[in-house]
Amino acid sequence: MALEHAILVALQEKSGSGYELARRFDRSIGYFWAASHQQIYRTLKRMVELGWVDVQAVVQQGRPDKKVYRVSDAGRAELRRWLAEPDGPAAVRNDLAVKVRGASMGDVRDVMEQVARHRDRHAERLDEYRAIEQRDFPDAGRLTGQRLHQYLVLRAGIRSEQCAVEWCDEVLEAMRRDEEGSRG
Amino acid sequence: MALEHAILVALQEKSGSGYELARRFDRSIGYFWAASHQQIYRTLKRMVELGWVDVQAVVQQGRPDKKVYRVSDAGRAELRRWLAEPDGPAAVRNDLAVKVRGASMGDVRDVMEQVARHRDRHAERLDEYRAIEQRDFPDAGRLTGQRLHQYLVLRAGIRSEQCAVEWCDEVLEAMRRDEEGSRG
DNA sequence: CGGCCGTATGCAACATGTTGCACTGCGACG
DNA sequence: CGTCGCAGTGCAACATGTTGCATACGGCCG
Repeated sequence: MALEHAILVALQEKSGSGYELARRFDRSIGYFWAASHQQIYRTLKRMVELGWVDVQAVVQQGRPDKKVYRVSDAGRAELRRWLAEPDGPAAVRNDLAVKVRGASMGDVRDVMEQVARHRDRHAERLDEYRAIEQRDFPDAGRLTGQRLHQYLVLRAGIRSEQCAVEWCDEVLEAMRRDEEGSRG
Repeated sequence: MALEHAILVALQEKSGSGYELARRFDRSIGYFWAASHQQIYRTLKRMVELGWVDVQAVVQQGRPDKKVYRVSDAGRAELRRWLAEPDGPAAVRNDLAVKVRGASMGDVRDVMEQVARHRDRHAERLDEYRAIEQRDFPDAGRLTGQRLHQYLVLRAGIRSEQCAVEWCDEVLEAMRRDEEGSRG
């Protein structure tokens, strides 16, 4: 539905090969859009057919050859069209919440362990994002244009990780209290 | 990957037909797991084949007949197994963030409009969730077991909607400032 | 009486995402 | 000298999710 568009945005920021794009999707772009290298190669192929990107084979020495992709005029037009198009609410799918809701149908401690694990993972991510914020955007507040937009997306990552950590803490605290209450 | 498990949790709370389940997925369960009636019917069929649920045809008068599904012993075992199984980090896919990141590649105002629309949608949801919280859980803090777990999942909904609203506000404010700065 | 809404189930085709594998060549580590 | 990791591309099979349609009955509204 929108991987094409995520790729258009990424390539418009900087042209590159499928491999390089895949690595960017594991990092900066990855904190708001996940995609495997398989998906990316397949989608790039389709985008060439659609005429949204141009390819250029690049011969390299000491490394395998590569294909560099660039957004075409048609691609830029499609990107503008998509940016203006309103989209419906995003579908929510939260595995951990399903587990919490079903906790008493199995071993509650197993679920608590996983909530704790998720909490730590989110806390780690939060630290990474905060480090990026301080390193790359020390001048936040005076940002404009594309740099500002990049910063705002990072802010989404920070907020959602923080939100996740806080919820996990709330869950753990409540479940521990409940556990003690039923024991004592 | 986990729709089966979401259905097991839902059916374990209360047995019912595919249709009824679909409506529950549009409401209470819907705020942490989205599923269409198609998916549900198809998955229930598979779950019968797997032996995780039992079906019973129920003849009705004045209405079409229905099939009532109940979790079997095998289903309960599978549910316990899944609850104990650790799962990897959930894949993030945030359309709106992609649009914000690409805002300057099209008309920035178009993107702002959509951020505003999303903001309002999230704010509405937040109000709904808060209403449910006050109506159904006025005694929060003294909850235990399954009721507590239901409440905690509602809390996830409240937190994430709040988080979304706040981020949208941050984006809108920053983009408005940027707009004025480039004009004046 | 004709059309729409709600209850109730389902197929078929398509779009999207996941998993496992295949192949190349270089440089680093042991 | 083997094998591990990185750079680089890709297919095939499968799992999952979306969209459009089909069918059936009863009640309500105009």
